[in-house]
Amino acid sequence: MQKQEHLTKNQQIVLDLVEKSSEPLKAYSILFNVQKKGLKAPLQVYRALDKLVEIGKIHKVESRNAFVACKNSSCQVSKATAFSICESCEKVTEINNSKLSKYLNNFQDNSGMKYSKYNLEFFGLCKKCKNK
Amino acid sequence: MQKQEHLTKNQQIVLDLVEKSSEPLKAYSILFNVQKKGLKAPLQVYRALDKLVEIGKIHKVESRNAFVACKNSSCQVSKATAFSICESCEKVTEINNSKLSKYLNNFQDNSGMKYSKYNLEFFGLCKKCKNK
DNA sequence: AATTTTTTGTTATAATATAACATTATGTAA
DNA sequence: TTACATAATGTTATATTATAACAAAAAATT
Ligand SMILES: [Zn+2]
Ligand SMILES: [Zn+2]
Ligand SMILES: [Zn+2]
Ligand SMILES: [Zn+2]
Repeated sequence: MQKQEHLTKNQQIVLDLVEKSSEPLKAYSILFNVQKKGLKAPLQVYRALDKLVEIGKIHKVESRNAFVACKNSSCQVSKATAFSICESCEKVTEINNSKLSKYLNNFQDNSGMKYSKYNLEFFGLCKKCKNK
Repeated sequence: MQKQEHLTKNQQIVLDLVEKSSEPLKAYSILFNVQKKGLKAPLQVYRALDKLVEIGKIHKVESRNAFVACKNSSCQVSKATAFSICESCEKVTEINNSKLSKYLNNFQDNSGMKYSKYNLEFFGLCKKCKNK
C-alpha cells in the first residue's frame, strides 16, 4: 500500500472544521461540532487528528491542547513548527520565518543528538492586547 | 507580602521528588510518591507544581505532560526553556546554550508582538538509541 | 490585634486521551 | 479475482490529566 495521499471521510470532516476555524480547536469541541456528521466517539476524532498531525495538515499547540490548520505548506510534514501565542486573548498564529526555521533545523548542541523535529511556542501580548 | 522566597512544605516535598528523579515525572506519579508525606489529593500536587513552575524551579515538558527540575539557575524564572527529547527512550534534557537562548530571546517577527517567554522542544534520537 | 493574602485540605467533577476488540474498507499481489 | 495484508472505522469502557468550589488554617502586613 503506498503512502496515503487522500483523506478519509472522517479525516476530511475534521480537517474542514479545523481549517474553517479562526482559533485553535480542542478535541472535544471538534467532537461536539462533528457529531451531526456521524463522528460520535472521541476516538474517531483523535484518530483523525493523529493522522492529520502526522501528515502535517494540522498542528497541535501543545501548551493549549488544541489544534490549528497548517498555514505553511504542511511544515515539512509537521517536523518544524513555531507559534506565537497571546497570553491575554489566546490568539495563536503560526510563525512562518525562514531564518528562524533554518536556524532551528540546523541547531546542534554537544549532546551528540541529531534533531529531526522541533516545536517552538512564543508567548507574549499581541498588538491589540498590548494597547489595552 | 513580598515575593515568596522560601518554599512551603508541600512545595518542598514536590520539588525534592522532582529533583531526585532522573526522568520527567507526571503529576499523578508525583501524587502517588508523596502520599506517604501527606499530600493526598491531586490539587495539592498541582498547586505545588504551579508555584514551582512559576518561580522557575521546575519546568513542564508540554509534549509529555511531565515535569523536570531546572538545571539552569531557574531559567530566568521559567521564561525561556528548551529541551531535547529522545523519541525512543524518552530521555529529556534541558538545553543550556547561550547562543540559542540569545537568538530566541531577541527574536522578533513582523506581527508587532513582543515575546516575553518561549518554550522549545527538540525531538530526535539520543546517542544511545541512534546506535541500536 | 486586626486585616489581608497565601496556602492548605477536601470533595467532587471536568477535560483530555487511550485500551481493547470486532468490523469494514482498501490496497497488494499471486 | 481471490486471497492476503494493511488501514480505517465503530463502539464501549476506562485511564489520565486537570480544575471548580468552598471551608479552614497559616503567614505576612498594618
Ligand atoms: Zn505548519
Ligand atoms: Zn491578544
Ligand atoms: Zn531551566
Ligand atoms: Zn534515547
